[in-house]
Amino acid sequence: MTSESSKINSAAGLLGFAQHNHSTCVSDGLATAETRCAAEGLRLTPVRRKVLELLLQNHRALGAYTILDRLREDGFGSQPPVAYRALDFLVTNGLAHKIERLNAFIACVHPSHSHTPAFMICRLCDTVAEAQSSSGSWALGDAARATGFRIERTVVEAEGVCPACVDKADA
Amino acid sequence: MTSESSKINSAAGLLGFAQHNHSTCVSDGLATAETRCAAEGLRLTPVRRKVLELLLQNHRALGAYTILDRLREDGFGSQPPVAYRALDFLVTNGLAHKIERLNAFIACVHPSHSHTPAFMICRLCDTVAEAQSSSGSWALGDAARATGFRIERTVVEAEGVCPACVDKADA
DNA sequence: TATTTCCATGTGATTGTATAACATTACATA
DNA sequence: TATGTAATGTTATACAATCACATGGAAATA
Repeated sequence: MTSESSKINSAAGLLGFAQHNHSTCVSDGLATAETRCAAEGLRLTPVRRKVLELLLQNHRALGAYTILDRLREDGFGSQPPVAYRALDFLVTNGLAHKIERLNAFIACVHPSHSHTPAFMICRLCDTVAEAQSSSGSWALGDAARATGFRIERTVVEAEGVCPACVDKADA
Repeated sequence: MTSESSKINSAAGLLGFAQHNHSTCVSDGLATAETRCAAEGLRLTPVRRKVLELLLQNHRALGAYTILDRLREDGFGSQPPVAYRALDFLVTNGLAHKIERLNAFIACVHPSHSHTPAFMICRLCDTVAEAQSSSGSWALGDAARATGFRIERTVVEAEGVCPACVDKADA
């Protein structure tokens, strides 16, 4: 757990199910967030920063109460609203996403540009990968246009088995 | 509320946001369910039938505890598992769907053939419309194929404003 | 500088959603 | 009748989310 190579996917998660040096995920993510918040006059306060850091440490979704436990360990407030308010800030400003299927949250992998996120959730290892999805490209867009429904937000989540787990799944 | 015409969308819901005679929704839905269950050897017991009936009465999603309240009024068991087990049966057998965004449930509008459902949720009137969606047609399918992710189930839900509510929304 | 204002944080309490664990009943059938 | 199985019922609890209200600090204004 201390070797240099262990940093490769040390979180046991695959970013988009692809190999990557996980050690840079947290630092890069925090740096990007700080830049963006500074540029847009948003306040990345200690709690908010800490929650984002927790999310960045995993490529899986964390429940609010898991986050709450970690906050308590670090001396932050430990009542539900503390976590939910920080999460709300992060989600509102595109730094994190909520995975509706899991009632849990995950850090955004490309917070720089606005996008309509889509996710793949492995039911075996709980890894969540965010896919770049051209918005309005799926069938719902057509149905919405046909009926006059005005889409404001979409939830697209696929549940299944990631490439690293297919062997387990077929066993 | 007693005139014949009131039966048109009397539930204040729009099926696919289109006018329809709502009075047949419940009876038709129950009849279809009974046929299917008989054909496939499934048991549409009183509780399950009652829950399906409750769902069919609205073109909106009902939370488990709303359902529980109605079950109590009708003399059924009123503890959470009673509702959750009935809902699980209906969802498993394609007679109902869970709307993840709302943590609530809705009757399926075409339970005859298996399908990958997609939904449009009006945030103003809470109506939920089920769209027929050709599975695998959206961008996630490509991403999944590219990475080797095996999709087993998908959640596609759009939140926005239905055609009947656009006036309210722009006010 | 003093003060006001706004926003963020903190806490306690409460509501809503979902499941675990276990006992009981209903029914088919051997 | 005995037995196996599916469904139902009950209690308790875990997990998710929000309400209401008090406190504190940073920025804006006087």
